Amino acid sequence: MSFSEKIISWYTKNGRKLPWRNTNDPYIIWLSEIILQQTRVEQGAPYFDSFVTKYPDVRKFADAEEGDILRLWQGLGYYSRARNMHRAAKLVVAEFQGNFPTRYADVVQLPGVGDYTAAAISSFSVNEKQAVLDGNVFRVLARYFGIAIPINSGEGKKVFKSLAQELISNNNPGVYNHAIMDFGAIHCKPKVPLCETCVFRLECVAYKENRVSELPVKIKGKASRNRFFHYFVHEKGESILMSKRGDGDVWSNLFELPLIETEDDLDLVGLMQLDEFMTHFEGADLLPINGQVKHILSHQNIYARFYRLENLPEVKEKKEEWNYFLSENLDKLAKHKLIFSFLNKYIS
DNA sequence: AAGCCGGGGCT
DNA sequence: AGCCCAGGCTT
Repeated sequence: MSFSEKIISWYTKNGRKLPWRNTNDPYIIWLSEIILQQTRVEQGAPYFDSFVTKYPDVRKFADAEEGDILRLWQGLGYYSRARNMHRAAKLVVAEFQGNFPTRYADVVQLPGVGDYTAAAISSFSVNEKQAVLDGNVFRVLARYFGIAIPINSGEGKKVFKSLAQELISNNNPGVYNHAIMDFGAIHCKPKVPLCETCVFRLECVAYKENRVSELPVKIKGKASRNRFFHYFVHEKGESILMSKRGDGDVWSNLFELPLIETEDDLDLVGLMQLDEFMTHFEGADLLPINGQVKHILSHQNIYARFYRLENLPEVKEKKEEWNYFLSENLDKLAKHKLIFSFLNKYIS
């Protein structure tokens, strides 16, 4: 049996039943694939359901308000995915008359669709022979063939891509792609792979040479940096002061509370002595809401403190990005304005 | 080629 | 504490 036949055979018995596998509709497949980028199946599945229900076809998606799409996306992370989806949907309506494209060459041109997603959409919808290359495939191939080239290097991407394209099944490219990803996700797992019950035990180079834990090889990225955020709750009558984040940073263009960021951690006294604090909040009493909260992103550690501003009739020198929003509390505000889930988690 | 962009679960 | 997840875009 060939590699592809064997992996498909494994998949037939052990594969997962997932909602987005019951369709050939490229729009539905696109929806699922974007949601699942760098996102676990269990985390993305509820979002997939909401999006399919609210936007059953690409025209509905294209006609939606970007704010509504982002609100439904809240908590998933990598928010540019949602914005790119909106742009892509509009492009499909404008250039493909609302018929979602299926050819690799067409879908790969849509914003937010790269090599992996284009291969997935074209193979799953019309069985175009395009091998997917995701974290699972890298891992399975690196171990099976004992390849130690870093998977996140330029050479690694080329080597693994051509290898994947050689291995893909001629008859069932779509099923094969599902199969190898499921095999990586369920069986050939990153940390504790199930080698003892693996159908490739006798062929897998990494297993035979006892290098399973060393593969795949990955070049390490930069260490996370630490940031210190000081958030302020300022209420004026029935309104609360909110701030819209700018570009070029995390959570770009999403709403949050007014914020002072500092290089180092500061206590209440130190904070009140800052020029930036004095400029806007001079004379206010500062009430800590909770202790320091640590919020970990993949590339930075955010240490946040939350304060309530009391006895401050109005902020001074209000910044451009600051605006008052009518709200009895932040929880209600989240329903009609965008607040990333980070805030919802710690303030209520 | 390297950095940046989230949130969550596992070891 | 570090790694990984159905990656893609920008510089």
